[in-house]
Amino acid sequence: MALVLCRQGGDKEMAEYPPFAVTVDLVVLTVRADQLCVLLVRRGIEPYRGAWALPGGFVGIDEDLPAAATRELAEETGLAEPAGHLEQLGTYGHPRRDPRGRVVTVAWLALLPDQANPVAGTDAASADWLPLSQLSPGQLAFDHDRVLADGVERARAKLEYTPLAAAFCPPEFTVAQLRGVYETVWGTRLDPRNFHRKVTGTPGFVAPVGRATEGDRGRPAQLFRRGPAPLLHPPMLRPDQTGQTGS
Amino acid sequence: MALVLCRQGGDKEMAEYPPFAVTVDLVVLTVRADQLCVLLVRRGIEPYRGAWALPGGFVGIDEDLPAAATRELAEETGLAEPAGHLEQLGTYGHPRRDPRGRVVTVAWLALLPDQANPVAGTDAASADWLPLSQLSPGQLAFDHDRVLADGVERARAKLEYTPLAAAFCPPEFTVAQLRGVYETVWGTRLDPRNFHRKVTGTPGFVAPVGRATEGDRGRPAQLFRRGPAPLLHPPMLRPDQTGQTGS
DNA sequence: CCAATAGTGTCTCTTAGACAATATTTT
DNA sequence: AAAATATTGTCTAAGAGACACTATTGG
Repeated sequence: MALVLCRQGGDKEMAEYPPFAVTVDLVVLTVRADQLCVLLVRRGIEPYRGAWALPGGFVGIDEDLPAAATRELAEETGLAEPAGHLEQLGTYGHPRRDPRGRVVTVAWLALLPDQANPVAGTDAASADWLPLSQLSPGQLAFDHDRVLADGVERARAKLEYTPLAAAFCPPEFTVAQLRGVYETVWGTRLDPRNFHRKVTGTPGFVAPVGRATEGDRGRPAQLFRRGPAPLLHPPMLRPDQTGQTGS
Repeated sequence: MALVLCRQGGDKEMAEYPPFAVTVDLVVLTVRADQLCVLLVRRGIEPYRGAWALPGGFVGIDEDLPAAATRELAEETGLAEPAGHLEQLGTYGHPRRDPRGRVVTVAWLALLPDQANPVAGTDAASADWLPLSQLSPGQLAFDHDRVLADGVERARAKLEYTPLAAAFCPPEFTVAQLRGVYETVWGTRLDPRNFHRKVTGTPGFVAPVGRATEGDRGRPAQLFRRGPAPLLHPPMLRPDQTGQTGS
């Protein structure tokens, strides 16, 4: 496939375009055992041999970006996206982010329910869910510390103004489970009573299934599915957020 | 520069990586004459010869992504970023988005004050500010319609929860100017009294300069600079947003 | 004085947050 | 009944929106 000579206006760019490698990397988050966890793989080759890294791989020359992300997600977790949520996070392309050459990576953020499928990848490298609390800066390969931090921050922010917390839950869930997601991801406590009112009172946040749980302690809880609203109005407020509340 | 053979775990990727071209494209927005305008260049070559396109160009093989975006912005507008705001918007890489080959573009969103510098680029192609209201879908080259739409939506959303509207204003501005930005970008009317109270009452949104305008009609207005807050708490609310307000 | 714009005060309504009270289950 | 969890109700305070009113300029 012959490629590009000149793109935009002038002729400065008549020379052949510089060749890049393009990869996708995934920040796959889940909530298990009251911990926010990320899916990491242990690298089997240099560079960063033996270090943890985000799962990812090359984009095929005829492959769309979302398709590459979905494929990698399926390869690493054994499941297709539909259960959770997948969105583009950002692109990282520092000239020396990969010592082997010029690699630009498009990072994606995936939020998944804890489906007990820790690994199942086709890749030889071992993979596992790591609690974020156990990771220290500088521990990940390449610039993956930064990518992960950006992904976590994005996830935290999105819980505020989207119904995406439900992406961490199974298809049917209780208000308490949803609250647990918020509490874990935000690292805060939320009042169960006010949370319940807020969730059930925000149009399109959740939709009642009509059934209830059974066999737990206490009164059975109603089951809900994710609602149709793409955005929450008004948003869920993170306690204490940036502090200021107006003078 | 020899490049990558195998990246992550397996050996499926031992073959040489697929070669991509990487570009940056810019969605440069400004507010002039009560219109939200975007900087576009007219293409002088095929494909899409004669069509409007977002300014952009190739990333140098040793060039960082933000540096490439900043460079293109300077080339197209003749000014460095400091005045306004520049952030990564997203990456677009459909295999056939460019008929000449596999080109992945990292799009950036720039918000600039109306600095009367319509063009000044070194490129031969003509460039100009086009009001968004004059653009119809399908009018831009490549997938730039989509990129532009994403950029505009991002800008609209960011005015809600960041002090970024000030990026559209000169270094010192009045509350009325800031309100005009909101009204233009959102296409709504805002109550001047409540807006004033909201802006001056939100910590870190704007910082008073201490001087006032002179020589206009009516009472002189206090001048402000952009405040230090990265986020607005509470956010500016867009009237009528998604409709729902809670039952 | 009038027109015009800037800025403040007041009132009402909605919503967040604290927390009492009630409902429904298991043990 | 006691413990545990779910769900509803009540109260208070902060903020949004409507809008009267005051302040400061140019004609």
